[in-house]
Amino acid sequence: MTQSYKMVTARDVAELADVSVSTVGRALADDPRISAKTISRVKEVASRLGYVGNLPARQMRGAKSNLIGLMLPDIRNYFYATIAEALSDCCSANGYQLALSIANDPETEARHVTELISARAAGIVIVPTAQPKRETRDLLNNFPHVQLLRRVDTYNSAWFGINDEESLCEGTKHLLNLGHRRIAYVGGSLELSTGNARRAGFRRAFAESGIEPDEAIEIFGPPSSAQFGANAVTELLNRPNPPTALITGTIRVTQAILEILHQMKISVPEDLSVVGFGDAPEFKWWGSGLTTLRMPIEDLATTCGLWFLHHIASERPTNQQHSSVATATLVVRGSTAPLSH
Amino acid sequence: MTQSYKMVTARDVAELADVSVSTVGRALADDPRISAKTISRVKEVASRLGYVGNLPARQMRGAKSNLIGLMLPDIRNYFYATIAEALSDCCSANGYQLALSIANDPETEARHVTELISARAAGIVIVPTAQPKRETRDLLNNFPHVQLLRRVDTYNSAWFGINDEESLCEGTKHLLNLGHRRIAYVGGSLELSTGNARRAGFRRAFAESGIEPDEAIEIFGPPSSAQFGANAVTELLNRPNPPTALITGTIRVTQAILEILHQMKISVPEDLSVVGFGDAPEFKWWGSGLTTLRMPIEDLATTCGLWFLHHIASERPTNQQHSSVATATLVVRGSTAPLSH
DNA sequence: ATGAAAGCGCTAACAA
DNA sequence: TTGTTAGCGCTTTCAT
Repeated sequence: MTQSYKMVTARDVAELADVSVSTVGRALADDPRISAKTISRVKEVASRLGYVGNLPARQMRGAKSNLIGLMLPDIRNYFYATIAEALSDCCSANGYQLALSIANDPETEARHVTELISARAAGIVIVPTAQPKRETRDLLNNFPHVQLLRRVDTYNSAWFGINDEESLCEGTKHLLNLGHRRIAYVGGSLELSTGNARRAGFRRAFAESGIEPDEAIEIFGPPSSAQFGANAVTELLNRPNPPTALITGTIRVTQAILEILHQMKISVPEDLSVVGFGDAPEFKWWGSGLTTLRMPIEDLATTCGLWFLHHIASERPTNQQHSSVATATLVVRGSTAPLSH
Repeated sequence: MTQSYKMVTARDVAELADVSVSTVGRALADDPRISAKTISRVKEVASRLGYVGNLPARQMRGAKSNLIGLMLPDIRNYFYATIAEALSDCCSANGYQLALSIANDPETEARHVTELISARAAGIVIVPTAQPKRETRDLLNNFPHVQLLRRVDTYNSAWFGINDEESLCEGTKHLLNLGHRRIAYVGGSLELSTGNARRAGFRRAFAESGIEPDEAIEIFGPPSSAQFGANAVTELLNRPNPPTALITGTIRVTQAILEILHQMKISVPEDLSVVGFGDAPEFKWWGSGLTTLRMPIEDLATTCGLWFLHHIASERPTNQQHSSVATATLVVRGSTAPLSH
């Protein structure tokens, strides 16, 4: 059985209601010039036929799209899932629709950006990849968009993020204050604005505490790879002189680390103090609770969404210098303890 | 500064390249009738101007949309995040683009379905709400779509899900075999196909084991509410005669329960054996490990996506009786133990 | 090898 | 109060 899904057009409605196409359009828009009974007749026919207006056609007539592109590196990451939900709610409340693109590399990113622009989306909310293609930059710079979390400074757009440097600095100081010196930082690639800032925070903590970072260890890797985190920790703990404390720089690494430490049966905080980046709900009950840097990620996404949608709706340009920074909170739980000599 | 984002049209390219609009179209499509040098000149101008074809206009000429709607009740749920990612990959690999809609109630669902149809999406993958509106049903039944996980039988579409009844039955039998009799089942609403089937499985386990379910306890609630799960458990454990074992019927309830049991400092499995529905990564290291019903959710989503995209691309109707059922596996960890008298 | 013109479904300006 | 017409940006005849 080959049923084809033929869409009902305004013309179909017009013929059945015995009026012109424009009357159909006006009736469905409740145009006051159309008589009440014509309106009701047209509406009746339309609903009987299951007529749904053709948005592409409307867009050609200048109607604005209701599509907001959201480009994320990873949706299983709790961070990004939270963002997706917050933005979805935001869009939904304002009559927009979220188009989700998952892109982890610059090529996929470029393809998706092109597609969204081709679809004439209303705008794009993007967590950029580390080294976007020039093509992507040129396209985005001429299209309404806003950057979330990561920031690429060749984009002329607004940015909503967290105070990465300050956060890592605070987390590291917590460990320093507990007496730790051989502290390992396992974070995301330095090619990312976030990776860079977080590393800077790690270093600043030593500097501001007046402590030589000669025992500090820094390891970087792809931010969305669980494997990288696992490998890094294994390697660290197998060193002749393993670190006494560990702080992570991405959520994915945090999750990987929790799993591997559990597998390796490492005693936390006895053998190793751990500060985790981000705050997925399960961190509360990992071992005796994971000390974390909690980010107000939902607020951030909502703020970003509201700002962006408002600017789009009022046709304000989004290529401003606007930037908004949320601050992380250190949540101390059982995974960090004073260094025992 | 009010910069507007004016889109470049084929006409702009045509004028600058000093050819007609149709030549531009043909050149960009590598039409063999156009001379090599014209092609390269047009392409050069197009890329210099940042021309991106207008999809809405193309759609009016019969081009098929590349938009696949995905309707989920909740994206922070690991289950659904996994589905979103799997489908996104699937779409991406086949030139489609995912439009994510989060709808938890029939009204929002109806709105989003209408919007997707209005945008003339290529098709819709839906996890339906419990009681969809008649309007939604009429629209969907005349539009390419497929149901995932939950099944509404007034939709004439294919369905990809898991063997809910069998899964719960297996999990419950595990508890029965360990000697438990006062077993509580906390699951999703009976209005959902899944909630119904899972409850049936719970009951069947008693029947097939020849055990009277006179001590069995059943509690139902909204599947996406963490609060419901927490309340249910609190109430259960405060009873004069609390259950000795607990099995959950939704992921969200499982997560809520893990948190509340941890908070209440309940000894698992000494005071309570627990079987969790679903298998988020963190379940491995909850206490001494959570015994779970593991679902091959990623496979399921991928299978569904491939089937659906293939049918859409080949313009085959998707309103078939096709259904595909994946099976859950019981993963025994530390949270279940023999009943101690 | 290229251009002119029609038409996709819709809305809005102009007629009646 | 309603109909007629033009045109949005594109592809595709049909013409040259």
